[in-house]
Amino acid sequence: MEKWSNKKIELFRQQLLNWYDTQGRANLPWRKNHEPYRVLVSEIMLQQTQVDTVLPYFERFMSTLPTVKDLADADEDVVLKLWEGLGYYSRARHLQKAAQFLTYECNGVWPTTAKDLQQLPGVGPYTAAAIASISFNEVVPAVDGNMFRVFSRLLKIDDDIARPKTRQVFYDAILPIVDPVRPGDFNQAIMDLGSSYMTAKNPDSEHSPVKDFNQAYLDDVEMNYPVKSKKVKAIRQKFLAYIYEENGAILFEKRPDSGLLANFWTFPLLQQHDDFDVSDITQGELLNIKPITHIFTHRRWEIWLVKREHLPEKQSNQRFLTSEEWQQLSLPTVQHKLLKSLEENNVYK
DNA sequence: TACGCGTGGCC
DNA sequence: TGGCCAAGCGT
Repeated sequence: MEKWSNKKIELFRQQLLNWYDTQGRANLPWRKNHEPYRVLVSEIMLQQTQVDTVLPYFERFMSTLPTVKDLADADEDVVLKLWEGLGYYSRARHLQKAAQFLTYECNGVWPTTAKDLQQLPGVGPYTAAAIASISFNEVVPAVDGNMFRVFSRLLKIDDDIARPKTRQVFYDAILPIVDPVRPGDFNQAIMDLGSSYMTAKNPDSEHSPVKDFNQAYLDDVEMNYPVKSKKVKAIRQKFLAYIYEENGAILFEKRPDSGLLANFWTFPLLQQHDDFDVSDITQGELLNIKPITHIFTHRRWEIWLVKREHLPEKQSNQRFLTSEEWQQLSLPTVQHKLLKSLEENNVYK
């Protein structure tokens, strides 16, 4: 691992912030001002999610719920509808709980340090440091994927970023480098750097504004960084989705209140054995020969739609919903895929 | 600590 | 195509 002199640290801050001031993405909507509510909402949305995906969601969310109190007092259904399609839905539920905590436990007075901000539901070490530095000028590094990538290369840090312990190694190495006057801009500049020149794939370090500080690049070993151990691959699972119709309505089932897609409505999904084949279907009418596939981080679902006639007994977590009714709900993307496939089969109009 | 948790884009 | 990546957090 490289260790920088005070002189080198000064030069780096200068070079980085000068680039950020002239070439950074100043037009991002959450950078218009530093109100902590805007920063909170944007940071939660941006967790594991790309900027281009977030943009329309952020604008819609802020115009519908412009203040912390609006969010605190909103129906959860409204919040989830604003989040529909964005994924990781517990973020939305936690965000609203955070707004309620700020409004009713803190009387609207924000905690101003990263340490205290971590009390908010859904706000971990990264998000707390981002808000503290951007909105309250606390001198802390916001260690996220970009930070890991950028500084692992600049300083040739060999620790495995897949290990939770490594966060502290990076925090300690970066803390003395954070600009003491503009910590928020420093953190955001690193993010811009990580999503432009110092990307995960095909980095363009030759033209990077801090290429002279990039030791991995200078030593021609950039692609060895960051060091990251492998993830397990997605498990394959097969399902039948049963379609029951009654007076123009379709049977939906509410998923359990924990686990994958908690509390969301889908068609009744029956998991099959791994060696299941469509020819195994003996009851009902198969609607799609090729399964609908949907990939989560750890799961790969293959789903066949089967139209059934007689519902044995409606369970308490099942309801017949008309199109007017289910269109009001926030539905996960996999369910939208099933509805689209069903529509294409002209079974439901 | 390791895993569960969504979705879309890229090659 | 499948595998990996993208401004992480909670348990």
